[in-house]
Amino acid sequence: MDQACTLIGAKVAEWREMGLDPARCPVRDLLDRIGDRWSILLLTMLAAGPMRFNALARAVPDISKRMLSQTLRTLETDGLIDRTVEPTVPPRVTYSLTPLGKSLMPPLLGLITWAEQNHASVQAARQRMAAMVAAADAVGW
Amino acid sequence: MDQACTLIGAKVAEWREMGLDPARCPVRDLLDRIGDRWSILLLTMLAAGPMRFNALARAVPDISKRMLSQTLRTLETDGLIDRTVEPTVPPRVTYSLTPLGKSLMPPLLGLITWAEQNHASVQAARQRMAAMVAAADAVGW
DNA sequence: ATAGTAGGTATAGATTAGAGACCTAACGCC
DNA sequence: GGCGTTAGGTCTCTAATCTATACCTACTAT
Repeated sequence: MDQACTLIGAKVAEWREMGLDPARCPVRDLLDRIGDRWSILLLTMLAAGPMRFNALARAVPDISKRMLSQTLRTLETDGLIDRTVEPTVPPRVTYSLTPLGKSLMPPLLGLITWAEQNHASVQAARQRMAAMVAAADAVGW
Repeated sequence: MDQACTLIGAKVAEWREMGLDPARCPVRDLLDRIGDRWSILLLTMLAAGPMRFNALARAVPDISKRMLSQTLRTLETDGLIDRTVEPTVPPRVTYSLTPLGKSLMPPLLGLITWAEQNHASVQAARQRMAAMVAAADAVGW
């Protein structure tokens, strides 16, 4: 854990030394794409196997069709998923992970595991903070 | 990699079996917080050690003060970073990772490493897609 | 006296997300 | 024939969110 901190620190220092424009670094680029409400969620849904449009919509009930379609298109553009259309009537459109998309799964699994293990701690921190704010308000700060 | 897919698939199936409200699952909760343009970036900056407000602003030149302040507050609320004010005049405010925040670094390192290794592939995919769209446009699709 | 540093907040404008209606084409029901 | 459903989306309008910019207090250095 401390080792990870050191390694990340070293990477950041290295980017800075290289004079790498922070707005253009690979990590920023990745995060700007998959760092939204839906991308990672859809990728995890596809991890188990290919799914069709409406199956994804049912699996993630609170995504609008608009965002689903848009997010899938971005993931396709970035080469993380495949979109295959069967020319039946009506057409069936199936989405699946590409090898590149699959290669994202191990790091993603790490993040998911962390989230499961530490969710309670985050909740507790939020409640502590809410309590402090309430107390401060009560005193009229 | 395929193993990670299977594990993620199993987790998703498990959540579904538990009748877990998808909007309330721990992973969603995490992603809604740190899945924005700045949170992960600021956490990586703090990995190497504590930093003050303006040092962070200089390290991430394209963040506005407003978003910097807001994002730091959210991270503090979630217990990922500490905010310590030294009561000098003017006050010095230092931000640092909490143990919880540090525990996020190993999975984050995995993601960063993936981004570095696969950035070229993503770029290539984008260019392929752009070329296809251009070709389709040319034919008048 | 003027400018700069530190750590922000306030406000207005631009961007983006979400809700819901709508579309084509086929199929089943009565 | 008319109605509803499925599939895979698009279109439009509104609501939320981000960005840029100006501003603030209180000190320090020139």
